[in-house]
Order: sequence, then C-alpha cells, then structure tokens
Amino acid sequence: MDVSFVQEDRYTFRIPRKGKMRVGAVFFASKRILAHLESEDYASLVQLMNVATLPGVVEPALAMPDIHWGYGFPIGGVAAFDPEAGGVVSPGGVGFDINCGVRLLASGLERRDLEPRKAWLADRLYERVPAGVGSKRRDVKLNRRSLARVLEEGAGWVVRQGWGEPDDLEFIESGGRLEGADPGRVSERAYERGLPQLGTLGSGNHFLEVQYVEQVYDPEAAAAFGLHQDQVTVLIHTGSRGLGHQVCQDHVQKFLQVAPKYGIELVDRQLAAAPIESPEGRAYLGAMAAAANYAFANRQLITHYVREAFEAAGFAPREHALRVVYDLAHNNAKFESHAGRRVLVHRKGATRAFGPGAPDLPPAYASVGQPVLVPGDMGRYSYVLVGTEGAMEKSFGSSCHGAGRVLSRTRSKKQVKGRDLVRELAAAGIELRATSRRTVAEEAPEAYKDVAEVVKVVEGAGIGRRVARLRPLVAVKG
DNA sequence: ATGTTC
Repeated sequence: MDVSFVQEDRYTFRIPRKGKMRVGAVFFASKRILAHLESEDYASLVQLMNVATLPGVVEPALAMPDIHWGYGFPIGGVAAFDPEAGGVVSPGGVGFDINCGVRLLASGLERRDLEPRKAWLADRLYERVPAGVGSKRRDVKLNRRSLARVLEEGAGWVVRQGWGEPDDLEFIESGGRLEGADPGRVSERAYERGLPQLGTLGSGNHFLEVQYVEQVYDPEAAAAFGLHQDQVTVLIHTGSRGLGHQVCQDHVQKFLQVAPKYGIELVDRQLAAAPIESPEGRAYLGAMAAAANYAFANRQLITHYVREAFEAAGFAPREHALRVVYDLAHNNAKFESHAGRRVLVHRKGATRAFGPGAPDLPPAYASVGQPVLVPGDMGRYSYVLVGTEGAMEKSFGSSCHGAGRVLSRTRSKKQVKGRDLVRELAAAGIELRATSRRTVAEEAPEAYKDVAEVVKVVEGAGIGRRVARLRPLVAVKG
C-alpha cells in the first residue's frame, strides 16, 4: 500500500483518509525517525492506515514517535473507538502483554550512598526477583481462588497481604485496578500459566533497574514527583506474563470465528475485532481488565521484593525509603472521555499522558500533570516526562512509551556476537545480572533508538514535557 | 511479549 502523508508542522505528519480508511491518521516523527520508517519500517505506517479502517474509529488514528511494526496494530499506536458508532475492541490494539507497564520508585538514597554496595545490591535483587522466560516464584502460594481475587482487585490485593503500603496504591494509574474485570472470562489455561508467575519479571525488554537522577529539566514538576539530582531510583518494567498472553491468544481466536457474524471487514487478519457492545467484545474487555489487574499486582509484588533486596543490601527501610512515584501501563484499552465523547482508547506501546487537572491523578500531581515514564535502553538512560494539555488535545491524552528498536532481535544478536556486554556495561558503571546471554545480546543498547530522539519529538509536538533523565547503575534482565 | 512452534 502507498503511504502518502503531509507534514503539518516540524514533528507532525498526517495521512489523509483514502481507500478503506474511515478516518485520517497522524504520526509524530523527526527527520531522522521518518527516514528510518521510510527505509526500514514502512510496514508500521501501513499498519497505522489499517487501524483507520476499523468500524467506529474516531479521528484520527495515531502513532507515537517510537512506532514500530507489531501484531496487527503498530507498537506506539493509539486509537479511540466510539461504542455508540459501532466501535470495536481489538486484542491486537492492546498487545499480547496486557497492561505491560513501568513503575518508578524513588528512594531516600543518594548516588554516593549506593556506589560502594552496587554489586552486592545487584546480587540481592537478582536473587529475589525471578527473571527469564517461564520464571516462577516458589515462595508465593497462590491457588485458583486467590488468583481470582488478584484478577478482581489488582495491586490492592497484594498490599492487603502485607506486601506493600496502602500509600503505594494512590500512585498507580487507575489505583492499580481496572474496573469491569471478569475473572470468569479468563481461561483455565491462563489461570495455570498465571499461578506460579506473580512477582516475576519475565524476559525480552522487561527489566529491573536501579538508577540515579542524572539531570533535572523541570524543577517544579520534579519537586512535585519527589525527584532531585543524584537521587537513587528504581524502574520496574514488566506485565501480565503468561496469563495476559494466554488471554490475548484465546480472544483473538474467538474474534476471528465471529468476525463474519458482525460483518467486520478485516484488511489484515491480525486486526481481529468485535463490537465493544457485543458478547464477545464484553468478554474480552472483562478478561483484559482481569489480566491488567494481574500486571498491576505483579509490579506491586516485585516492589515488595525490591524493598527486601535493599534491606538485605544493608539499607534499613527508613534509609532506602522506597516510595512509588508512579505506575503506568502502555498496553491496554480504557474508557475515557475525550472532547465530550466516551470512547475506548487503545494504547499499544503508548502511555497515558494526562495533563494538569485531568481525572484520575493523585492530588499531589493534579496541578502539574501525570508522570510519564519512558524507558530507554540499559546502557544509556530513561526519561521522566509530564503529561500536557497538548496531549489532551492532540493524542487522546497519550505519549510515547520507550525508545523502539532499530535492530531486529536476530540482527542485534549477530552484531554483538563475540562481545562481552556484561563486562562492557560494568566498565561503564552498570552492574548487569541476566539469566540469558541471548536476551542480553538481543537487548544491547545499539538495538534501540536513542530515546532522547523520541523524547525530543514528543516535547516538540507538545504531547509531553521533559522532567528528568535517569542513568542506570544496576540492571536485572531475563 | 510468550512454557520463544498448542
């Protein structure tokens, strides 16, 4: 398919409606990102146009500057659907790792307090947070009934078991619990996969990092988030593990069966969708919210073990003082109000970025906007941004979620063959602990775009503003 | 992303 677009301003490009598109599309890019898309990842722009063909889609279908090719919908995609106009829900618009997201913890420690105990802390974290494909915990005894409660209650269930502080919940998107969860719509196989995995990191781009605040760009917002120069922070990136994956798989299969019944023409089978107001659509949304709650609970339980690891590394609770700055997801579909309409916003590899005065913000952040956490790669840095009015106006209150790959996993492995990345990173002051050499090779810093470039576009387009940059000291990978 | 080809 031919992608023709017009440049609206420095970082904004519009693909006018044509062919089977019901609405136009918009993506945000710099000259460099655009050149990369045109030469290496044209298919992701075609996927963006495909999204614009789905019933009930609200103008425009969007992609953030970290757009890359994904299952059906592009990663970095944002699309809103109107339930009253026959709008659909699509598992491919949420992603396989339902409610995958990032949680930032701020500590009471300074970089100099940590430096002498960095390697020791890395070992303690690696012991307490299982990582890798199929990783399991043996010390958390869930049964089918308690897992159903996790699926209903999310992070709150974990806190009520004593694994966390009630205050933690205030600083999670949606309070750490999506409404409408229906554990009865989660298959037995998904339960089986989820039972041993709560409190585990997983593999791929998931990670646990200890960092320090290297630079503050916006002192006022940083102060509101409780962040300052040289402060030690922790960033946790993981999702709903095998349970969410199974939920996605189950419902894609179901949607493909029923697609003819609803007369939904799919330009790509991977766009499998059902009306929001249909039994199948509601079933997926109930299961998706349940899997989302599992992801919130997972990040909460990992937080508990991170606190334990800091204590085992010799930092008393009062000293490490680990507190949740924010926890936000980048793979889900949520009902929100935009321009006076209640719509279902799909964000796949895109984060909510609500500006000042928006609903669901903790009182401490209400006047500044919500934190937006943008992980980079393990060798460089990550960003904390803040949501803006511009995001509310232009992107259904959304922004980017990360750097985005430039090399495929295969190409990355080839490129780093023979190198010892663990040693290279150690020489750069980063203690890496990982279960798999392969994952480390796939996740090499050069496999990712420079996240600073993505963030520059976000800020230039007005859909987020830089607050602080975080530099890694310790990384745990699957 | 994923018991990395139920």
